[in-house]
Formats: sequence, structure tokens, C-alpha cells
Amino acid sequence: MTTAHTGPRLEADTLAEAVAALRARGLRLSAARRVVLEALYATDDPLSAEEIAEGIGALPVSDLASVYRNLETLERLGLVQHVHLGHGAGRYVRAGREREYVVCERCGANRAVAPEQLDGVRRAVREATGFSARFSHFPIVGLCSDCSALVS
Amino acid sequence: MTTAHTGPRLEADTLAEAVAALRARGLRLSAARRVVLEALYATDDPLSAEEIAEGIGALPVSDLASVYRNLETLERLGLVQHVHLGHGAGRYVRAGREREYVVCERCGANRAVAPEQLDGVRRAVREATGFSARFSHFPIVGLCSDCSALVS
DNA sequence: GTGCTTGCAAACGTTTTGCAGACTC
DNA sequence: GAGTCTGCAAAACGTTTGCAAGCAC
Repeated sequence: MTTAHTGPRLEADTLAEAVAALRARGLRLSAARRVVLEALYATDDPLSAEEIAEGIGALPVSDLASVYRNLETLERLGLVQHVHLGHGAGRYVRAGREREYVVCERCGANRAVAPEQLDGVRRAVREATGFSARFSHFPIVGLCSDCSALVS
Repeated sequence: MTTAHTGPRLEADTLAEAVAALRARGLRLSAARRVVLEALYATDDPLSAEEIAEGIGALPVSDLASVYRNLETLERLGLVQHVHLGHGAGRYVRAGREREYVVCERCGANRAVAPEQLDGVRRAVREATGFSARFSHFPIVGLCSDCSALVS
């Protein structure tokens, strides 16, 4: 079984900090790179590469391939994380802004859960497996209470 | 946010039971359909559509498109579930034989966990969210104890 | 000027779809 | 015979790659 491994997390609270982190690695701030960074700093919602390429809000357009390359660079630095909210395109959020989701596999109901709410879950995972779980990459899939009542 | 919704689970312990379930819906048992069913009943390991199409063991080959169509049919009936073990192609297992995995996002270590081992986790999820969680569709992602020690 | 970064185009792996013919019941 | 199901081919989708030109430093 293979999984894409995630890099470190490197939270940069402002765009300026992110740019500094880039420069510290000898990386440059090109127009295309700025488009990606500005899109990610304009919202906490996870964005698809295509949304970023098409230009969020008043942001300029960028080439899709460059968006993917830049997202990969930023992810390698730890400034960005990619997440899977379900099927379909992957989505990208800046590090530290990922949210954790539960999704109902029957009716599709889903909601973001406050991190502290899952602390008990994380503790249970650690007891059972030794792993420190993170539910932002993949959501928790299951049956919501309504569907769960229907099925039982 | 969208997620592919999973159908009901309809466990058929033998191939004959599965065929009966098909017939009960007016569906037929074609050669291509039999290839898919036999592959899934020959192992408990999650198989990719391509593996099934290429013919597991001594099984005949089938067209990839037909394999996908049949997997979809079987999944709709609840006889099959598809799972994501990481990035890459989806995999298919017969209902009731899915296993639950934990995967380390740093080193890639992964292992299947006995269902009872996750009962405490499921309880915690239910308390926090009301959802009945199932960790076979997406694995639990996190840091294994070694990587977790390194990072902290 | 060095070399990182771009846009474009083409390829990739996975999955879906259209269609005429074949087969199951 | 009716209607399901097939194989084949082509398209769709998300993502990656090769390459020559362009730009940040």
C-alpha cells in the first residue's frame, strides 16, 4: 500500500512570511508563484488547482501546469497541505488552516469539526495503534446519526 | 464538498449467493461479470480494476471498461466496496471483507488494524460527532510512533 | 549572467461514455 | 425475442513532464 507522504508543516501567518521562507531556500517570487500564494492567503477554504489557475476574485490567471508545480513546491516547503474532501480533484490549503471533516457516506452530509472535538478520537487512535491521527488529509467517513438510524 | 456515496452493504459469503442476489434484481451472469466476481471471491485483498481485467491467477481476461461497469453494478447492489489505500487507483473488495488501515504520512508505514481495536475510536467519533465511523474507505492518516517522536 | 521559473503542448494513469453487435434469460 | 451486457474506441478528468524562452536575483 502506498500513500503520498506529507512534508513538514511550516506555518506562515502572512504572505510576507511565506515569501521570506521561499527566499530563505533560494526560491524566487515570480508572478505565477504570487498568484498561487495570494489565492491561498485570500481564503481558508481548500482550493483546487483549477480554481487557483482561473484566478480567484480579481487575481490574475495562471497556467495550470505552473499552478501544480508551485503547489508542489509550496507543499514541499511545508507552507501548503493538500487534502481530499471526497472524490474529485485534490484541494490545497495553507498549512495550519486545514480543517477536519466528517462525511456521511449515505446522504453526503458533511461538516467541519473543531480540532478539540476530535481530541478524544485522537487519544483513542493513539491507544489502539500508537499513531497520532490527523483527519484533515482524508475526512472521517461514516453514517450520520439520521442515516445510521435508518440502516440499523 | 462532495463524496461518492456508498450503497448498502449486502454480504454474500459465497459466489453462489452473490449470483442469486444479482438474479433477484433481474441482472444476468455474463462471462465478463463472472470474471469480476471470481476475482473478488478468490482473495480478500483489495484489487484494482486493472488487476481484475488482466485476469487474477488462471482467470480469463476481461475488458477494462466492462470491469468498471461491473464493479459499479456490484457496488450499487452492495456486494462490493471500493477503498482508497493511498494515492493511485481505487481498489475493490467484496462487502464485509474490507479492512481498516492506519498509514504514516511521513514514512509510509501502514498496517491493517483489527476492527475491534478501533471500537474505542468509533465510540469517540460517535460522542464527538454523532457519526458511525468506518475507516475502510479512507485509511486513518497520521504519524507512526517513531515519526511522531522525531517531529515533536 | 546564472539558473530558477514559465507557458505551451503533449503524455500520463484512471475512469467514463457511445455505440453496434452479442449474449442471457 | 426483449433487453441486458459486451468489446472496442474515444473521450474525460486530474495531474505530470519536456522543452525552449523568459525572468528574478
